[in-house]
This record gives sequence, structure tokens and C-alpha cells, in this order.
Amino acid sequence: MEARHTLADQTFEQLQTAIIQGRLIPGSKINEQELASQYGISRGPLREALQRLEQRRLIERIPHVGARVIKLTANHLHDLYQVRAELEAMACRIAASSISDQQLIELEQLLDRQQQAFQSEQLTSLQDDIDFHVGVLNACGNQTLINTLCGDLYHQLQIYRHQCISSRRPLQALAQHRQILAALKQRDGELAALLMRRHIEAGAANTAKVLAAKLEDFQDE
Amino acid sequence: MEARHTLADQTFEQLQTAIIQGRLIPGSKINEQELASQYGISRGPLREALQRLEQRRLIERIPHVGARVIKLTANHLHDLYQVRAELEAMACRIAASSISDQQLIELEQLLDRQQQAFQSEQLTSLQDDIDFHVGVLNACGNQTLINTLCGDLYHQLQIYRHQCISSRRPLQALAQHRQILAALKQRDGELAALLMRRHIEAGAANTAKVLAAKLEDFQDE
DNA sequence: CCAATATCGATTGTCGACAATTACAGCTAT
DNA sequence: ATAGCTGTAATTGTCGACAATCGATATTGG
Repeated sequence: MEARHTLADQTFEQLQTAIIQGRLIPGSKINEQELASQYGISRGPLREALQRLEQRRLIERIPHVGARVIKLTANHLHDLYQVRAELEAMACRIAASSISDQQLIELEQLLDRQQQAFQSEQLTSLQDDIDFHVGVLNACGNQTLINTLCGDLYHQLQIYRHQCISSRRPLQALAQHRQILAALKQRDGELAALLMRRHIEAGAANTAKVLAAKLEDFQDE
Repeated sequence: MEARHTLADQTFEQLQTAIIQGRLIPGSKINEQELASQYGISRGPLREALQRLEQRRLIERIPHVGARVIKLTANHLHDLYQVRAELEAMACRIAASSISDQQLIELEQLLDRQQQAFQSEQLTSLQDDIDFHVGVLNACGNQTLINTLCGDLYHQLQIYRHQCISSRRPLQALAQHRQILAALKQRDGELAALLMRRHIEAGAANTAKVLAAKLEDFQDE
């Protein structure tokens, strides 16, 4: 509950989750007046929120014309995952030589909790996967790398992952996370990077398949 | 002269160059009222410009407190160049297999023009170096990669590069650019990536050295 | 004399109204 | 009937003023 208690920030967060969850459908136009009164605020803070969404590439704005939610395309998805794989592999390579024993323990505990939660509830959350990746990221210590992934790319990715919930394979993902963690433990950066790249590419292929099916259905535009 | 003719955009551009050129000194506080009247506009558009500068990490804002220009630190510089090297090496790897003959020719012509300009005027512009890198980037075709570098990282880097004009070695840089281009011509992605990484790391070391000297002088805080 | 607190000034956040630009509808002319 | 133009309505950009919050100074109690 990270409260930056300003209306613009709150509205930004709400709009972001609305977009990620698909409540604001991709490609639809955004009316400032309408949204503002809908959220019970003025157009000032709303415009600030919209601008931040634009910088995160969740919406597209044209001066004097307006804002639209971004559309989902196979190309965009491909580009996103390609950059993500490269950067997270890099994070692994760095983290392997800089991660602390404490951080290693925390990551292991995180995976244990997730495995336990899965065995009992049998349902997995998208957040679980993200938590592990963010953990590795933080361990690498490169703030620019962290900002680039957490501040920009992850939010765009979440749109696709939420739209394409897919036949996700949480057990497989969990096993891959354990492999990556083992490599980090052994300070084998190259192996960790390789495993991370494969893990992400598997997820990309999976998401892309579901997206293709979805785009097939909506033959519109 | 890419005109997005809205006051907020114009002000954003002007403020950005002001920061990059060091006219707004790093770490200094920003007064909205003062800046607004200085640019002859209202606080509305100015705040939009400030917010975009914040997203590009050229300034830092705290709610109800205000905005400050970012400070230059050796750590930040290191992180920036590390990510940049990785991403541009990646761009080379992709571009090697996707660049068109036309694009190859244009890059060569660009380098020819730069060499000619250098031989006649004996002075080199920072923009020349950027132009080549952007050219390679565009050739790779990954829009996410392009956005990440051009939209975020480059602007932060330019602050350091402008502050640390350094004993730049334009001839050496030009030669390295030619080597990279040659590798691209031969469709040797791995070689191009390697050369690009070395080229960037050389620039990083150079800039870091100058920055260290600068920080030595300003022993403040 | 120092510390904690209250008050004041300054700065930021928010609002409603006005100006500028665009999109659409209807009309005219070919 | 369609292409181009024109006027109007709707939407976005901009402004000035008000409200909320923070930092610094002054004050009071120990």
C-alpha cells in the first residue's frame, strides 16, 4: 500500500490496473471529461495520470486529438519479450556475483511459500512469478536496470499476460525458478542467465500462442 | 524540428536541453512559479513538462515538496553504461540479420560525411556519435529496444557526456564505428555486438574518468 | 541554554472557466 | 452521387485563483 497521496497518483494507479485488467479495452478512445467525473476529480490530476500512462506506453496520445489505450499486437509482444529476456539474463549474470547470502535465503523462502500455497490452494497468482523476477532484479543492484524493467516493461507485459491468462504451467515455472536460484547459489552467472533466458522465452512462446488465438477471434479493425 | 506545438511539449524540450547543457545545475531545486513566469507560461503546462522530465529521470519530484535536478554520481553512470552496452550489443546482433542494403548504404554515407566534416572543421559534435548509434538502433527494428534507449537512457547519458566533454577521441570513435558497420555488412552479428560493447565500454571508462576528476573538485556534500 | 511546539510564509496540488483546435455534419457544386 | 468546403459542436490545451501541505522561524516551557 505505497501511498503517494495525491489525486493524480491514485488515479494513475487505478487507471493502470484498469488497463492491465482489460477494463479499459485496448484501442478504445479516452474522454478526459468523462473519466474525470467518473473518478470524481478534476481534469488537472487526470491529465497528469494520463501523461504517466503515456510514458509507460499503456496509452497513446496525440495532441489536440486525444488518448487511446494501446492495441495488442504480436509484434509488440515479441519485441517486449526479446528485450526482457536480454535484460533479465543480464541481471542474472550480475546478481550471481553480487547477491548476498541473505538475499539467497529470502528467494528460497519465497519459492517455498509459493510451492506451499500452490499445493494447498491449487491456484497460482500472476504476482508470484513477478515476485521472483523482481527479487533477482533487486539482487543485481543496477538501479537503471531495475527501473527499466519494473518501471516500464513489466507493466506493458502484464497487459498481455492478463489478457492471455493461458494454460499457465505454474509447476513448470516454479521448477525453472528453482533451477535459476540454484545457479545463483553456485555463483554461476552464465548458467543462471541461460536458464533465465530459456524460462522467459518459454513464457513468451506460450503467451504468443494464446494471443494469436485471441487475435484470430477478433478479426476486427 | 519535430514540432509538437503545445506549450507543455515545447517547454519540456527546452528544459531538457537546459538540463543536459548544465544550465540547470544538478541537485538544484526547481520553483514552479518562477520557472513558469520565466518561460512566460502558466503552471499547468510547466507541471506537465516537469512530469515528463521526472519520467525520464532527469529530475526527481517529491509530492508537496518539489522537484530537483538529478545529481551526477559514479554509480549512476556505471549502471547507465552497463545497460546501454548490453542493449546496443543486442541491437547489433539483431540488426546484422535484418538490416537492409539501403540502410547499410545510409550508415556508410553518414560516416563519410562525419569524416569529411571532421577533416575540414577539425571539431566534432556529440550529435555525430549519437546519430550512428541511433542508425544502428533503427536498423534492428525492435521498437521496444528503440524506445528504451532513445526515450530514456540516452537523455540521462547526455547529461554526463555534456558535463564531461572529455578529451574525446573522435577519430578513434569513427574508426570503431566503421569496424561495427563492416561487421554488420558481413552479417556477423556476434562480431558487431562485441565491437559495439567494447566501443561503449571505452566511452564509459573515458567519461567516468572525467567525472571522477570533476567530482573531486566539487567536494561539496 | 536547549528542546519541543505553534504559527506564519511559501510552495505545491486541485479546481472551474475560457481559448484553441479538431472532428463531424450538412451543404453546395461538379 | 461524390468530392470538397463550411460551420458548428465537442474535445483538448491553457489560464488564474483557491485549498492543502510543508519548511522555517519564533515562542514557550523545562
